[in-house]
Amino acid sequence: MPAQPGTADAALKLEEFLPYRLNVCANIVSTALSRIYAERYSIGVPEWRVLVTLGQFGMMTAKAIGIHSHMHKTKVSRAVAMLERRKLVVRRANRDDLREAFLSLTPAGRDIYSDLAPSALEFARQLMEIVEPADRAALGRALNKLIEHAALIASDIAKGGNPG
Amino acid sequence: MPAQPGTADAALKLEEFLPYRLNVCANIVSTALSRIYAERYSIGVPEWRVLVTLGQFGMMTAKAIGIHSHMHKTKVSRAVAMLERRKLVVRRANRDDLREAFLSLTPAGRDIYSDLAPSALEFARQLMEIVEPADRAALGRALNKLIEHAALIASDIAKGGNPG
DNA sequence: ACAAATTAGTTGCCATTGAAACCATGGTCA
DNA sequence: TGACCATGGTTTCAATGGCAACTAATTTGT
Repeated sequence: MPAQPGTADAALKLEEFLPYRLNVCANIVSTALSRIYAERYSIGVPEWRVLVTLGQFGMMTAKAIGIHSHMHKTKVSRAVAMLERRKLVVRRANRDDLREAFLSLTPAGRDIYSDLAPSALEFARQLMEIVEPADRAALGRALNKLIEHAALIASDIAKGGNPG
Repeated sequence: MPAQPGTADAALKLEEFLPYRLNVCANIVSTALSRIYAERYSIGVPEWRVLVTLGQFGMMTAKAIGIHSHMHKTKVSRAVAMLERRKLVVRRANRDDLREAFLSLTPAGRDIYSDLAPSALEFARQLMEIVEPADRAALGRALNKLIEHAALIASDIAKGGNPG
């Protein structure tokens, strides 16, 4: 009966579907956060992540930044290039391996960082206040687990499973 | 002391920063899910959402799909266009308002939907199993709250707050 | 010591996407 | 009725982002 929607199975409802809700949530939050820095410093998410990562660790390679911030190397490369043009980041050669270079914030970059970090923390604080106090720790644990294990979910599902 | 990273404030750590973790989590989950349908049907996320939405409601306008699935109208337009080319969706004129049109799945579209929906539900089930049973309800509540209220977080933060 | 494989990072290319302009229709108000 | 505004949807344009190819430097294996 193709005319009767949602009868096929245990009813797939988009608005209750976890992957979808995670996406929507992440987008809304990300958009709200970016309002804090986007126009103010004319940077986007990748640049913000590079700034924060360098602010946190002081000096590291592009590769390390990419790993720490879950960004593709081309994204890191371009973000760093733009921060370098703006004199917010400097590149220092590594004499022991000339393929890579050590990146760090300039004083100007650090100024922006110390202006931006408190705002970000304040944003995160207000964000957490939205969640019921009793649910906060659970949210953190759930995200940890999902980040760690979601990639491993059997793609066997694809192969036309559930015959029963 | 600009040489000492992470001293500025209560230490902003990217890997603990909620907006960042939501993004990472959503991406990982989304990528894993798309492995189930991407190559199999040669569709992307927007097309998947349109299919699922039409499967759920049977018949609706592009605008309604956009609202229900949190998608920009251009995204919906293009996704529908491609599903139409593939004869998975049909467009029927609304005689009472020729600006809009009613969209619904063709039999072929419904075939794909009834193949795809159980896989999606199974995926969501396995995903939830990753989360500790005691944390599952909390995760759901937290996402609801965040989706509903995160957009409203004061952008006053941007205006150079915390002077103290 | 040298060829082959590996790695850090950049660049060219193409697909995706959102904003803004646009088109066609419908509603409003005089 | 006709001028204006609003709305559903498509298209154009510019920005973004990922893949693959590339360069330069390092490591490995013989």
